[in-house]
Amino acid sequence: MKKKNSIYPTDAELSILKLLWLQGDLKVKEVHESLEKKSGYTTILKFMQIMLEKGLIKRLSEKRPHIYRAVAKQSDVERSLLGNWMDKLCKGSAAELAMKALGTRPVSKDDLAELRSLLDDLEEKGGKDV
Amino acid sequence: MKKKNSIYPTDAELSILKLLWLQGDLKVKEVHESLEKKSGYTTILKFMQIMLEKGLIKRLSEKRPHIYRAVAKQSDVERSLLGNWMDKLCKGSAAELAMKALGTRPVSKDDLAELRSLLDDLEEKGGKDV
DNA sequence: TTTTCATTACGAAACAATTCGTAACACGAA
DNA sequence: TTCGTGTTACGAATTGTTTCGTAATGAAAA
Repeated sequence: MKKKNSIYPTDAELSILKLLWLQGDLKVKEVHESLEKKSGYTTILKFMQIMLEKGLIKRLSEKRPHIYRAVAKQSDVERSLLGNWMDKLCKGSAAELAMKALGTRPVSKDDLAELRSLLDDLEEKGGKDV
Repeated sequence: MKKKNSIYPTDAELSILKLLWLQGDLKVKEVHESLEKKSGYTTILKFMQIMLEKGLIKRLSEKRPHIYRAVAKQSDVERSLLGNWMDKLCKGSAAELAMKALGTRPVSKDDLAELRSLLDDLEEKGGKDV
């Protein structure tokens, strides 16, 4: 346990990771198509080569149409990014970030219910101080 | 009403804006000192010149030790940044971002209470559909 | 084998953000 | 007036991300 923390993919890398998390193992071509041509094919390819170097993804084999799988865990990446944003905007407070977020856009009744239930869970298990 | 939306200060710019929001009108020197020398004086100065060009801040007079005031509103900037992050991570859902945030770091009992109260407010005024 | 075609590798350009050295400026003190 | 000091302006180097043209590769078709 040493380098799992602090994974800050770039925007482009994150959009590719999200696809891999959601859809599983993909070829460059499939990633390119799913991204709706926002970038050219070789651009996506380049990103994935860089991500391979960084260890964010891996190849499932060396056979020609390479197939890639995410190595970076979604929860780790999200924790890193969120932590970074909390530090930038809210002195590191998760609760404050959550409140600011809820204040910026309308929230459905269903979402409200989900949030209440999450708060209940947190209250229960997190017998945290203060 | 036309250009208030979409204000994306860089990291350095945001850290300066936060100071101005919190402390009011400041000289470059004061900003530099508050930022604890993370960057050199002329670096901070350069940032503030750029921010002036972008209209993020303004000068209160032309006399020599210039004094600056934030023009960009905290709520607008936060909305922009948060919206951007929601899009990147959560398909634009504020509730999802909030839940992810709360899941990454411990939350105090006080914070939980504040959150519940915010949810009550949202429920009340926002008679939003589903 | 030779050609063809999809795929991959390489390299560099185009941007953007940060950084700071150095020159120019303004004003009060000598 | 000249000098010194604090401040500001300018320009350029550095670093990181995104972009893509073009060449190399490898496997299947001819």
